[in-house]
Amino acid sequence: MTPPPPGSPSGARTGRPRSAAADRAILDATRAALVELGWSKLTMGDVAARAGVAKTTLYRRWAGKNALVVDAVADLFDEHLELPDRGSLQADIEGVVLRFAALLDRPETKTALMAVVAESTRDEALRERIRSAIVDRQKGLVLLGRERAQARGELPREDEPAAAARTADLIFDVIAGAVVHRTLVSAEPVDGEWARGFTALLIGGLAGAAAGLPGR
Amino acid sequence: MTPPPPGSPSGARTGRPRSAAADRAILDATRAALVELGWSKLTMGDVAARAGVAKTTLYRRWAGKNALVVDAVADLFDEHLELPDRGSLQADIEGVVLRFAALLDRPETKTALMAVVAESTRDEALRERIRSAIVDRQKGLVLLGRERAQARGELPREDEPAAAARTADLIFDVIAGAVVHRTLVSAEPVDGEWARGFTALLIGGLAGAAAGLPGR
DNA sequence: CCCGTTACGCTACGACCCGTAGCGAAAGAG
DNA sequence: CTCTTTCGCTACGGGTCGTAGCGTAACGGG
Repeated sequence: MTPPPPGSPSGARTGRPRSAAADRAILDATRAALVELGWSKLTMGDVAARAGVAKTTLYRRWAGKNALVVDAVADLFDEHLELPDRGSLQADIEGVVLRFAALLDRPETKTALMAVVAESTRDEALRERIRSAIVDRQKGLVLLGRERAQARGELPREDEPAAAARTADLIFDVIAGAVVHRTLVSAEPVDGEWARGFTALLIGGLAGAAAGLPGR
Repeated sequence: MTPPPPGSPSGARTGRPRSAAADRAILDATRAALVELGWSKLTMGDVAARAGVAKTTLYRRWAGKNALVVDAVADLFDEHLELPDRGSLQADIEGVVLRFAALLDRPETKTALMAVVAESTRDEALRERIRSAIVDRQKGLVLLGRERAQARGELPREDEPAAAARTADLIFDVIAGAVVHRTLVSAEPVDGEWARGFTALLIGGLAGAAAGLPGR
């Protein structure tokens, strides 16, 4: 009945702490189950059994399949999404395209990403979770790439922040959308050749928009 | 036991024919259920009840929820996906972007499209069904738009068919992917302003790729 | 060192959905 | 009229969901 004393940032300091090992085991088990069964046939009971954990433990930490899977694939994005500086805008874009494509090529992400996005159309909390755990991290790569390109002089510095933000959002939707669509809908591989062609198209568009008609 | 006489193109000519009215009622009920419940909470029993049809009738015609929903949303693509000639490549692209976006903005398609795509990563037959019922029709618009632009002289005629096909696939993935990502992942509206900005980027890229470096 | 608090594993449960089988009746084709 | 197929209905076993209840285990503070 005694809530944590005022001043403690997040509640519940007393009692048995949650097992961090269980967290890892559960997320690992979730990824393994995604690979073997796919999204639709993955069940909470099965994940619990794989993780060597009681089903109730799952529900104490995640609201359901959606939230659990989001966290499980978000881990992969943490590990595999970096952007080494390759020295040119062209090379940086190709790099991020290929990295994102490699991530999407994994069976776990392939089956899970679109499924949770589909669910998020009816679940505001889930959408926010996806945004903070996955989407924002990808978008950060776009912002970083632009920053580098501007430092190199490959892209002009936009002074109006609202327009700059709109442009960055546009670029992000184009890059991520094209890779996702190519991989999941067209079901064709994103290889070096495709990445070169796509990057050429995108850079040409950026150059044209910058040089050509600024406002309309 | 007597199969249809040889020469009849598709089997089963005798006996009580399937009710076309039931087909329409079922697909209508499926769309209504998608709007109200969303993909995950939609059940076959519920659809059957809404359509005034026995559950067994559903299973006689569709293998399951996936196939049923694909057909239900494919109808919408049939009705609402046309491409009037607006006189310029710019206007044609904006038109197809806005039409596709309007389709994606419907709650039925929003919740269903990504879900079936996610399922299709584990179901080859379903992927083929989506391709023929939805994707190929969209891709046709891209091919039509390019044809018109070439007739107007806005785009060069490519003589190597393989390269032309690759380019068309790339354009298609970029357009459809960007619109889907903007709508479903970023959850931001595709309005006239966004369509203009996106189209400017794409046309700039096409011009740059055509004028600038052809191979690499 | 014990005590309060919380997490954990286990079992059991009602509710729901799945996909199919079996039946008699209905509706066209020949 | 007869044959064939579809239809509506009922019923079923099998599976998943999400929760409740219990006794036990692990940690932090007094």
